[in-house]
Order: sequence, then C-alpha cells, then structure tokens
Amino acid sequence: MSEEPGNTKSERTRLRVLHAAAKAFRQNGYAASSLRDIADSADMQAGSLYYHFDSKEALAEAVMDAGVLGARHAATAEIEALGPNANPLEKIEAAFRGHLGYLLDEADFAVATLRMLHQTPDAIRLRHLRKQRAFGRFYAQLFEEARSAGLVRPEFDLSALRMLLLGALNWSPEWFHEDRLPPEELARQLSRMMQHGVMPANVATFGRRQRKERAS
Amino acid sequence: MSEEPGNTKSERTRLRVLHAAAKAFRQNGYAASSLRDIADSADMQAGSLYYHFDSKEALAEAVMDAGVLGARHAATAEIEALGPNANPLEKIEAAFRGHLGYLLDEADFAVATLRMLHQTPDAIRLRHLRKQRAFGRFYAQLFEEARSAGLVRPEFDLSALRMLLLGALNWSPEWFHEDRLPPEELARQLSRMMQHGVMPANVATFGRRQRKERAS
DNA sequence: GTCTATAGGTTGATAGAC
DNA sequence: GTCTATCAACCTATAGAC
Repeated sequence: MSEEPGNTKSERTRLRVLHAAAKAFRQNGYAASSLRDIADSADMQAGSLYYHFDSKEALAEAVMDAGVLGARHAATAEIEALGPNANPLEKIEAAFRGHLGYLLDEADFAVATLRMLHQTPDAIRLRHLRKQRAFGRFYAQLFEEARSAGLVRPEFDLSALRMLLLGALNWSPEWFHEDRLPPEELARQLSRMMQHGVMPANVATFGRRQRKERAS
Repeated sequence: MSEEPGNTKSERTRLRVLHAAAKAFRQNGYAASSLRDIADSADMQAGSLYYHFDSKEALAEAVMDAGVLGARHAATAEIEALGPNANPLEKIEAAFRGHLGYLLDEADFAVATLRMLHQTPDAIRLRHLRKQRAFGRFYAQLFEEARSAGLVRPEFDLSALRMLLLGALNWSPEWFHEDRLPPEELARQLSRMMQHGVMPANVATFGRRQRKERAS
C-alpha cells in the first residue's frame, strides 16, 4: 500500500538495472551478457546487483516478463481505441499496429525477450513460454472471431496463418530502419496483404479463371 | 584435383564436427555452446577440434555459411523445377517452398544460422551479413519481376513486403510441429494469402464498396 | 544500498606426446 | 589426427565492511 512502484529509491534503481539488462541482453544475448557489463551500464558494481535481483536468471526473467506484458498491452490498447463497432479484421490490424509499435520503439525489452527465448535456463524458459502462449491465445481468439464472421476463407489453416503473421512481426526488429516506413504503415501494409492480397483485382480474377480453364 | 570433398578421412570427420556444432549452436546459441560440448557430441576431445578449425569463430562461420548456402540452393532448386514458363508469383511460391523446406528439415544448420546472427563476434557477423544480403537481393529480384509484370498493386512497398514475408519464413522454426501442416502446405498457405488475401471475394468487394460509400 | 575482495567453476586456446 | 595437460581469462555468486 505505502509503496507505489517506481517511487522509492530502491524501486527506481531497480528499474535502472532492468533497463541496462534489457539493453545488454538485446545486444549480446543471455549468455554473452556479463553481470559486470550490466552493472557497469547501470553505474554500479556487479555485486550490488544482487541486492535488487536474486540471480542472473531472475534478472532475465524480469526483462522477459516486461517484454511480453508490454507487447500485449500495446496490442490491446490499440484495439480498445477502435471502439466497440470495429470488425474483427480491423481489430487484427490494430493489434499488429500496437504490437509492431512496441517491438520497434521499446525495442530493448521486446527484442531482448525474443532473442533470449532459447538461451535462458530451462526453469525460466518454461515459465516464460506459458506467458507467451497466453499472448498467442489472445491472437488466436481474434482470428477465430474473423473466421466466424465469415471474413476468412475456409481453405486457410487459422493456426498456421496466425503463426506466419506473428513471425512477420517478430522478425521485424532484424531489418527495421527508422528512415523507411514507420511501424503504423508497416502494420497497414501487412494487414492489407493479409486481407486482400497483393494482386490487382482484375489480374487476380483473371488468374482464377485461367486455373479453372486449365482444370477443365 | 585429388581430393573430392568428403572423401578423405579428414574431410569426413570435419563434416562430423560441423554437424555437431550446428546442433549445439542451434540448441544453445553461440556463447553458451562450449567447444567441449561440441567435441563430445562429435566423439572427440576439445583440443582435437583445432586440427579442423582455427577457432570457435571459424567453426561458427562454417556453420553459418552452410546455412545460407543451403537455404538459397533449396529456394533456387524449386524455382528451376518449375520450368521456364512460370510467372513471377509462382516463382515466389516455389522459393518459399524450398526455403521453408530447408528451414524445417535441415533445421540444425538453418536455425543455428538465424540464432547466431547477433551472437557472433563482429568480424564474422559482418562477413555473414554480406552473404545474407546477397540472398536478400535474390528475393528482391523476384518481387521486382512480379511488380513489373503487373501482379502487385503499386500501393505496396516492395521492400517492406519482402521483409515481412521473409520474417514469416524465418520465424517458422520457432513454432513448427511436424504433426501439423507440412512445409509445402505452409508455403502454399503463405503464398495464397500473399496473392489473394484471406477474405472471400464477395466480402472483400463489399468491404471496398463500404469504404467508398463512407468516404463519399 | 553499495562497495571490495574473492571463492569456485568454466571457457577458448596452446603445447607436446603419441 | 587425436590425446592429455594446462594456462590465463572470465564468469556468477557470496561475504562482510561501510
């Protein structure tokens, strides 16, 4: 009750350490980031870290928790901003927008989280996978909604579709440059492609006609 | 002349080491894979590795070279199998199919390569990025071809499109399970989505009509 | 809360026998 | 070609002074 997060001095330096850790983990991964580096970047000595975190694992887990939570909040916030009348595909685009914005702006936490997925010790990795799967179910629901509304052709495997699209998002920090398309525009392009495809309407129907004729 | 690759004893054990390294790097990343582990998995002692490779870096670079080369060959092989009359979008689907097949079947090399991207020392990472960019240009050409043929609406940013789709591929090892869709079917779904989108034709045009009416 | 000092373990790499 | 033995550097984590 008496301690709001981030107000006590201890909480504030804990946050400083957390940011330093996210930055290091993002840049060098889990194993190659030494506690000395992290401590140095947070203006303290390695031993002092242990006042705030029990172990290197615990520090990594805190970073990853912040990473998934942040992505999820960013995605849901954009959906809620749409209001109650949005259709499922608009919601998916909004989720992409929020998700991508977080991934490319708050990059240290988000990217560190993705990169550490396979580098952290089993104990925390398994816990983390559970949290990540919860985020996955959130997206799964959006896609189910879209299909129930008749907005997705039945030939598509919803789960494959979802994972392919999430892959497109998750990989974006690997190539994104600020001087090209901004995150919102990227989300828009991805959503456009998902909804209507890239082909011009006349060519697309022409292509289908061709296939039918070939088949007959 | 006298030594075909893989025929001398030295070449064969070198290959055994390479596979062991790919497996370890895939599982634990670069920093967390110890030469002792790799040597153990290749049935030798850590010191003996240095007869075949100059350093841990060199071993990692050999794995990554095999990784990009393999992916590229797999992609081009599928394209050539199409014959000379294939249209650009069919070629892209073929590249996806080959690429994805390699990524999900020869997984150790391909996945190790992706995961080590940010963990290897600068010297080899920069060299590797050049090779990877060459692969990127190969895809870029395919997309340019498609647009020149009038198969891609001009509203799309070709470079963003390409990277988003490559991201969908590159992320697939994170979630792929053999007991779901096979790689070829995944490639097909991705290509379908890219070409025509997921929406049924009647709803898609209805959606566009709605937007036009709203706008007027 | 943060420091210094250090224990205890692992790592990449080398040298030299076989 | 592979082994054993070993070095120097580095790591996480702990202990105790302040």
